[in-house]
Order: sequence, then structure tokens, then C-alpha cells
Amino acid sequence: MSQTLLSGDARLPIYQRLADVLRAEVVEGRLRPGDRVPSESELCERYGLALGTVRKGLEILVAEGLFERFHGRGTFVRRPKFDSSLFRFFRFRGTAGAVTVPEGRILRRTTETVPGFIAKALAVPEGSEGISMSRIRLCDGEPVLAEEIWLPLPRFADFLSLEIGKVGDLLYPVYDAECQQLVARAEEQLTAERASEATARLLRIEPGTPVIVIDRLARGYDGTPLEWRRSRGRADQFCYQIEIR
Amino acid sequence: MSQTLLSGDARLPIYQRLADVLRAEVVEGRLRPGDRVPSESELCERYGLALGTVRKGLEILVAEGLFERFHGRGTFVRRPKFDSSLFRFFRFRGTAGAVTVPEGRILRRTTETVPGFIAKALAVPEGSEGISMSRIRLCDGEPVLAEEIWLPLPRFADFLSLEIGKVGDLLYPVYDAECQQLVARAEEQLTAERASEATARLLRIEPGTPVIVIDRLARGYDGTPLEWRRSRGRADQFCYQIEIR
DNA sequence: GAGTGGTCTAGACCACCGG
DNA sequence: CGGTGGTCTAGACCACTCG
Repeated sequence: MSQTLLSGDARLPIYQRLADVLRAEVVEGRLRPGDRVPSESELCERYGLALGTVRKGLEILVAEGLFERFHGRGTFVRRPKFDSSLFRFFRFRGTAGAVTVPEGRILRRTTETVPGFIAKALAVPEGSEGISMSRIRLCDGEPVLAEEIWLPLPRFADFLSLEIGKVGDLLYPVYDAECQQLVARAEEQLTAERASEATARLLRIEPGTPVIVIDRLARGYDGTPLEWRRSRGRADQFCYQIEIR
Repeated sequence: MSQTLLSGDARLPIYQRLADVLRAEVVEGRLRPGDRVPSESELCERYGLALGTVRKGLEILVAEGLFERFHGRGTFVRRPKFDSSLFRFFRFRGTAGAVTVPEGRILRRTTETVPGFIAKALAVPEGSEGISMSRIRLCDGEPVLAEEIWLPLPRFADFLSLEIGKVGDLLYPVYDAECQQLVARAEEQLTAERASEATARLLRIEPGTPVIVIDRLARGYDGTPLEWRRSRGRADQFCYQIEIR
């Protein structure tokens, strides 16, 4: 019957506990993005469950976006990649259709005291040190986004020894490779404001022009805040789409 | 076996065809929001299917947001209500937490030629007539949104005979009751711009202040465009939140 | 061909809701 | 209490992928 080798709160459904166990495998790094998850039949045997129960557990994680399934190939831990997801919000005049990752250039990298509200978001102590960066992103050589980025210390200490010019267009793979920090998801918040002098200079627009402001908090699989980022882009290039029910 | 009374492309899975059949019941108005859907066992009998197959079909429609299920009570057609969903994007200073529907006041209602790009969105012929409205929405007496609304004719002809002052804070229930037009979902598109003179006056802000612009196209269950709406709100009160993976 | 996920069945028992 | 959805099982057959 409901006899299973699964740990966890016995009041929860078995498929839920299976999902919890597998999610923990990812959170704790035993399963990494791209890895293959044990097959359905393997999980049935290992935990002494019926196929339907195992499938339901797996489907939970698919719905969460953690796993991907491929008929005939297997179940895999999904690689999150959201630089493309951010940039689907922008309409670019030149590159119609194709999603291209804009070029990224780090302009400054310093160590500073983390401002209060960012410290709060990153869940680090008030007044602690962090890495502060300024970055610009370009499409076809034209600036489209100006970014301020904060990373907590000592978690990202290894990032300081990297040559700034060698960092590519995407930061999250670098966080993974150099600092063993995997970004799994993020929350964003949108608003708009007038371009400041500094922002206007970076985006090559007139000060006072409306810009979209996107605050992003990136988190690891376990929910730990890893990076705080504020991006500003020209409103006339910005366009976000949603479907509602 | 796969013998079933279900219509539709036989290459599709049975549960998918069941979902299609039930969705059509809603689209064609035989099942209306709030109605109870036949029970699992009833559907099993009616179509000669196993329980698991029926459940999977129902779960598709739950995932689409069309149905809601309640343990012990039954399965129901969900009532879409998104005036609250729009306003969860806004942060209001006064009313912390609770989601309140802002007061809505129609300032103008006229019949005019539908502008080209709106006609396109509404899928009505270029140059046809439509209802044009101007509406303001207030929270605690303060204007938070200025709206331009277009309705296609003759679909919404009955709307013209309504007393403008008697229309409440929500339009969609009125569309349903008076024009037999049920809004099921909507698409929105966000951007920002400088407040024009007219917008600034309505929102009681300085011209040139950044405002968020939300274009919405509301559709019926069958996908027919029903209403086009452009809302403008003060950027300093606007805040849209998303989670990404 | 061996292994994977996808579909479908038939039936058991449980938990919740309402009258 | 009867009817509803929720969980779980055991097993069949199919469709896809890869070596």
C-alpha cells in the first residue's frame, strides 16, 4: 500500500514526497542542470511505487520548471537560462524575430558597503561589504540597458580575482564556473522613471526621457539571494507582454 | 480500448479530445462561469472512459484556468475576474495589502470611426464604427489610471442605450449582462512614456512625468476580440512583479 | 532491440462536502 | 449518508530515441 522508502511528512501524498526528495537532490547539488534523472522504472523500483505515482511526482517538477522530459530519451534537470527571457521583453528594430543575447560590458567593479535596501534584498547584514558593478548592454553596438549589479561577499569573493575584460556577455555561467553559485530563478519588478544624467549618458538619450526600470533578485535552487540587479532601458524600445485570465 | 464516443482528430490522445469537447461547451455557452461540470464518474460513463483518462482531461482545463475543482463538491467553470488582477500590479500607499477595486467613472461615450491600429486589434474592418470611451479610475478619490476604451459595433450596440452614470466600477459584468459578451481572457502590453497635457490633467500630475502605458485586448472564450483598452498610470505608483525561471 | 516516456484501463480505498 | 474529487496500485500496449 502506502508503504514506501520515502522520507518526509507521512501526511503528504507519496507523489508529493517523491517530488520533494528529487527537488532536494537538485537543491543540494547531487543533480545538476543537464543531468539525467533516474528513469520512471528505476524510481518505481527504488521507492517501491507504482508507475502512476512516480509519474505524478515527476510532473510536479516539470510544472515547476525544474525538470524537462523527452519521449524516448529520459527526464533531465532543466538548465535555466533567462538572459533570453529578459530580452524577449524588448522589441529591437534591427533583429526582428531572432532572440540574440546583447553584448555585455562591465564598466566598473568595486568593493563597497551594500546599501540598506539592497542588503535587505540580498539577506546580508546591514553595513556588510559587497561587490558593486556597473555594466552596459548593447545590441548592434547601440546601448539598450544600463545595469547596476550587487553581489554579496564573501560568497562571491572569487569573482574579484577575475579579469574584468574576460567576462563574457552572460554573468550567470561565470557565477557558476568561478564561484560555484548556480542561479535557478529570479524575481523582477518593473517601473518607470525619468532618465538621470548618468543613465542618459550611458543610454545616449536626453536626460528626463522615460526609462523602464527593472529590479531583479536572482536566487539559487535553495532560494538564497545571490545577485541584486537594477537595469534601465529606453522606454521606446521596451515592451512587455502578458496574458491574463 | 481506445473506443470512445469522443469526436475530434483520432490521432490526438483521448484525454486531449475530452478537454477539447469540454472547452467547446464553455466557448459555445452551454457551460457558463459558475456552472458545475459533470462529475468524473458521469463523464466516464458518458464517453466510456477510465477514470484516469477523464481526470487527465479535466486537469488540462484546470491548468488552463478554465475549470476549478473542489474536493467533495465538484468541478466548476471558473469565473474570470481580472480587474483585481490588473490592480495587483499597482502598489497603493493607503490601502496596504487588501486588493480593492478602484472607483471607475466614465467621462465620455461617443460613436466614432475606429482608428486603424485599433480596428486591426479588434479584427473589425478598417473604417468601421465603434464605441469610444474615456474613463478615469480613482483610489480614495485620487486618480490612478486614465483609460481609453474602444468597443466594436454592432456587437456592443446595446451598450449605447445604458445610462452612463449607472455603470458601476467594473465593465466586464456589464458587457455580460447587457450585451451578452463574456470576457474570458486578455493580453496586456506594457511600456512607458511622458504624460501628455491631457493625461497629466486627468492624473493630476505635471506634463512630461513618466507614465506607464498598458494596452489591453480582451477576448471571449472563443478568442474573439471584444474590447481594446489603453490605460495610463503614474509610474511612481506602478510596480509590476514577475517570477522567472 | 533495449530502454525511455506516453496513453489507457480497471479497480481499490480514502477524505471531504452537503443535505 | 451518498456523491464528489484525491490517492494509489498493477499491468497493458504504444511511440520515440539511440546505438
